[in-house]
Amino acid sequence: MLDDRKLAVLRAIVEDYVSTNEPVGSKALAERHNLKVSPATVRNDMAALEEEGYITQPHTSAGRVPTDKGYRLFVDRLSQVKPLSAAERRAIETFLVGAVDLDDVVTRTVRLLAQLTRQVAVVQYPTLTRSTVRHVELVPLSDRRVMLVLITNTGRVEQRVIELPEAVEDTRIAHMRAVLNACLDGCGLSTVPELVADLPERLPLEDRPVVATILSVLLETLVERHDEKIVFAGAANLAGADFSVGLRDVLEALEEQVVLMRLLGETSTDTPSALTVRIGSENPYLRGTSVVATGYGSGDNQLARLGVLGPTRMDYPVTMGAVRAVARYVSQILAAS
Amino acid sequence: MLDDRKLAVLRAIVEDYVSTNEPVGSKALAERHNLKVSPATVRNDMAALEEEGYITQPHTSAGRVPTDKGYRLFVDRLSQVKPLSAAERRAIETFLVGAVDLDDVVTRTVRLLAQLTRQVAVVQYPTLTRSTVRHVELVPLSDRRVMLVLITNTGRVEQRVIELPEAVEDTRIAHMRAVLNACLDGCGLSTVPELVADLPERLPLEDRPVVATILSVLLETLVERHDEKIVFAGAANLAGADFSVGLRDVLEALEEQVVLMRLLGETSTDTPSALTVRIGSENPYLRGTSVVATGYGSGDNQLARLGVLGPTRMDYPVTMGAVRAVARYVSQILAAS
DNA sequence: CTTGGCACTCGGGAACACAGAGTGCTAGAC
DNA sequence: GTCTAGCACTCTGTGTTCCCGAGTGCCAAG
Repeated sequence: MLDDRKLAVLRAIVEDYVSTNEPVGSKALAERHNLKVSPATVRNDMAALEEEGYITQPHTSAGRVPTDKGYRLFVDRLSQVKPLSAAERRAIETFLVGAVDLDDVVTRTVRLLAQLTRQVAVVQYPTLTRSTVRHVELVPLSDRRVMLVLITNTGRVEQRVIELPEAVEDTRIAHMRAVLNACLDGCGLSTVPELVADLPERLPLEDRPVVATILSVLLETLVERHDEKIVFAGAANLAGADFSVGLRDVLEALEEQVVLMRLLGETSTDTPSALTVRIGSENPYLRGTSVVATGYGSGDNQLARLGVLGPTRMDYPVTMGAVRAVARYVSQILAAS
Repeated sequence: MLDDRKLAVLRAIVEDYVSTNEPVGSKALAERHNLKVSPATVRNDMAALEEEGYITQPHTSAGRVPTDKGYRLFVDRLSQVKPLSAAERRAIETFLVGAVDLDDVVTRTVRLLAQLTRQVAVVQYPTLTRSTVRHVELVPLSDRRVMLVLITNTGRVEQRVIELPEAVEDTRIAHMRAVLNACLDGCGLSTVPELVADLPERLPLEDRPVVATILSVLLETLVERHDEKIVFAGAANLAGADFSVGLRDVLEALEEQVVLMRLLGETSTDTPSALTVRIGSENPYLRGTSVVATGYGSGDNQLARLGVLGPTRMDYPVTMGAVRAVARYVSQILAAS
């Protein structure tokens, strides 16, 4: 049904349309790519491609434009992920090296990705659920208040101020801290609830109300941050592009954590580092935009996802290359720290 | 030069133009506001106002539009800050109550302000410089790494991983922690450098290299965060509005911390809670936009600034009311926690 | 000083024509 | 059978013209 030449025509249409943003006609196409056939032949192929739903024309007697289905075929079979140039690789390294903490890593990453792709970049903070406890700290603020600080192996720090039911001396706090750390150090966050379940019973009676208060806040912290924070950058890149959906809708979606989360999608469990590409209407949450995303994190332990969001008419090979490269680099950085 | 009626005309022009977004003519103006004079009289006044530079006409034979100077006069002398409705006040309270930590307070505040004003809201994190040290924590991660956690009275937490020059036992770390806290607890952040200056000399010789490493990181932390983090929300509200400057420029400015910082401006030292209004070209960093900002923080201790950014054509009384109200509420919240 | 009248100006929309790009179709060439 | 060339057709986008109306500035009268 679709012979090699027709596929070549489709590829040429996608490439031309992406670079020019104008419907591409048979004549220009036959000229620019040396297809060695006449425009008339190209027209016949185009008619076939349109019949199959890979391209469409905005109006009668205008050039052709790829459909979502056309982009899909292009991404799946007609293109290769384009690796970054040496200069770009160097830029990534110099940009990411020197990040002082997790916040900084994420901020730098999202900006880097936005700049590299000239799209909107989205980065999810490493999730707590797969992290482990590195340390639990109780800091006395006054005799009835302590600050709980939870430090994970990803460098993430969560803190909460806790109002205690009674005045507690610093030495007792120190003891509780030791007990907590003995119990939790190095354990996965998801196992924390069961690990602390019987903790009050193993303590002197007098400590139980205080510990119970602390534990309830600790558990709450884990639950609240279960779906993780997401940041974006490069909104300015939306200014030029045009979406079938309104610019306003896109901006609103970007500020909605929940929508962003869904846009990034799930990491496939078998091949976590695979690139996910959702094109236009394939994306149920924000149609008219495409998302290129992937998981990142050290080694097999995929922590979170990052990606970019842009118009359906985007340079997929380049974008995919950038997303993949950035994901790898930031994974390295995280593993090292 | 400008009698009362001319001022009334200017006020009417600003109000009409803000609500309709169309140049306002003499006839409609004489009708809608009961000025009790004829359109011809209004025209004479308009001519005078234009002569003085308060209004201008986009083209010959179009209505008049306020200039930056006109808005300035309106804000300074012709309008009163509009207090929020009871419903809005309740909305603020329910929205801000329940914030779990400083991050949460800031995030909620910026969203609230964006929603309330239908503009872009900008909130600066409370600055460290005027804060005081509540606690310094050293958490051993391994025998050659510790995490430094700095907690301030504003609830802010800074953390850094420190590579030690030699292996150090936990008990020694604990001792250093005690020394640090004894030295710094409750002190202003700006005084930290001098307070720790002679600290190594007061310690046993063997501890000095380690302490020096820790202190250098501590000082670095203070310096790096000297100019503070800024967040924004409500970019979607830009979609409708039109600026004389391009939408792209505004979005770029929003992602540049430095530019944002300048936009928010300095808190005047004598009246820190005063509203700052910068209109159009008065704003050197992003012309064509207006900024309404104010300081916030508990009591006399102004911590940081917040405000909104929007088109010059904005409803100043309402916006100013919202900014002032939110600043007060968030100050309360911060003081209470 | 205010008002009504009046001529003038200019922007924006409607109607219209036209050039150009692109198409589909058909008949002929390889 | 597949490709090619030619041709008539169909659009969109642009430029032109025209006209309406809102709004103005000015002037003379109240």
